[in-house]
Amino acid sequence: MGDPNLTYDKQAISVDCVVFGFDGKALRVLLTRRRRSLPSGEEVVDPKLPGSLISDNEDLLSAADRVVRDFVGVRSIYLKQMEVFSDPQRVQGNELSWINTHYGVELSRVLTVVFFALVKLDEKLLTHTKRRGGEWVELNDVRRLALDHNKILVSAIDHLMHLFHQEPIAFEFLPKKFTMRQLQNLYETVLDIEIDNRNFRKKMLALDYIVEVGEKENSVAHKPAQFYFFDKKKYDREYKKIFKLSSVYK
Amino acid sequence: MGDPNLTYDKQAISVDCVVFGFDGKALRVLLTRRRRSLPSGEEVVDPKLPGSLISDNEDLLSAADRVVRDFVGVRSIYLKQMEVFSDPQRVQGNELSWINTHYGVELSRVLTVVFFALVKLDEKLLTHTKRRGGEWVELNDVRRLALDHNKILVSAIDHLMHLFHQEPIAFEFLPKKFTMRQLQNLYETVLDIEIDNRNFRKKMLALDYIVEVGEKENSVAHKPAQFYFFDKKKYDREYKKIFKLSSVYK
DNA sequence: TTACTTAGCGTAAATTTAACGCTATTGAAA
DNA sequence: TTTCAATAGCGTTAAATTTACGCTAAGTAA
Repeated sequence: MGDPNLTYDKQAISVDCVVFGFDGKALRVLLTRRRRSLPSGEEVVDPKLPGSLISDNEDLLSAADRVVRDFVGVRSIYLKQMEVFSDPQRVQGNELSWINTHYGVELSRVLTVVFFALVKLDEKLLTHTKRRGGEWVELNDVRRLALDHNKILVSAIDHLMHLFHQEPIAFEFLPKKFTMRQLQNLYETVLDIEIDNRNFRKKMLALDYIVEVGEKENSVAHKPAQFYFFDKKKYDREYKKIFKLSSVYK
Repeated sequence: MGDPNLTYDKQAISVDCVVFGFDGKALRVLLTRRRRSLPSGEEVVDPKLPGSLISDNEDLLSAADRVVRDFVGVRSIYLKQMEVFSDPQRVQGNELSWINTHYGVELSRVLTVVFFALVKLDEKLLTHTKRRGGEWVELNDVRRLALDHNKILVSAIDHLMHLFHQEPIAFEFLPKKFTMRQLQNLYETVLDIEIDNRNFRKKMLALDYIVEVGEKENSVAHKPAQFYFFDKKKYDREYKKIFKLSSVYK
């Protein structure tokens, strides 16, 4: 072999993280900003997904964790690899100059491994994000992002919708104690559908890994609801292994 | 920023391909062999998954396609990214020396993007594979592989089983015309379960994208079966978009 | 001719889903 | 104080789907 097209000295790998959160009404994604000067001398600020080149001795998950933790303060519970974007032309021209300036290297190409993270938004986390220059933007309000980050975001949203049908990830978004209403609102928002309240409740309560806490809401302008929590251990024991054989395959 | 741990001059990216086929009885995976000399002078031949470092101007899918096509002769219909293996120590010592010798480069680290492919095994393909030094090994017969390829294979098998529940990928394994028995055998093999013949048939025939060809088997030692084919266009039109909202989420 | 194997049609009970009625409890508005 | 708006929460029923089987048909091989 010994392919003449291989030089390997200018490729680098980055991680970019799509971090989703739910504010009770809408899905939000974590964005940061990139400041750069155009050749014209003009300064532009492009919103982008948080990311970083990886260090020589770092695996991808650690790198992604480093990036996310920088903005949210805590280790995110749900953080997984999604997809690699590898178009040789995905970063070039001004984009590439920015990276070379910013990191002090001379690259001709950057592949990025996209990570997918879910976090529970709370006051502490929001404060931390703000301090670090991050922003939680409603999905509907996301405009043009740097590089190919719009494409990445679209892919991540699709991924999120699919995952919602396959794993109990909804609970990653909600506080430890949540009401059926909160859970339902989340499903309706993420999947963009309306759900019958009575059937939803019946279905969810039939799952023995959703457990009643024994506390109620208070000071709400309607009948106060029970709080529930997600018993992950129970779920892992009973469901993960079997991995739900659908009818035919029985 | 300007992280001092970033040098970027010794990382390379490879693709490794897990290519599955079905021979009517068992699942097989495509393996190749790597010849190398140990420091002792001894020659060893390790079976491994087919793979390659990527060229400077090549995206990952093209690289994977190049690798697979080299062994099977045809462009594989089903070829998708699976997962990146990025442990900084995953390739080191002798393993790394082999790569550096083989490709004529000086690397300290190799990340690999695993691709997942499904092919229809036929005589022509089998001949091609043999000529190129590849082997179709039954999953049960796979022993120690080079590098972290056993780990990669396990992950791919898991991926395959999950995909079987989510997409109609069974048809990627079978000839264009297949019988219900062939389809059922495939399901039973991949998912490692027994299926009631009558219910399986009922379920499959209810899917309007499985269409009767109008031909029958012959020279079989039992009642000859109808051939069917998978109407991918029909499937795409009717099912892919909706992406099957399961009950609760209606 | 018989045995063996798989194809292929059918029935019925059990389970799950989908559609919807109704009452209860809270804070806020009138 | 009464009414209203909003959500909680219990229930019924028909339809659809799944599961477990019984049984006959059509081939080859012994």
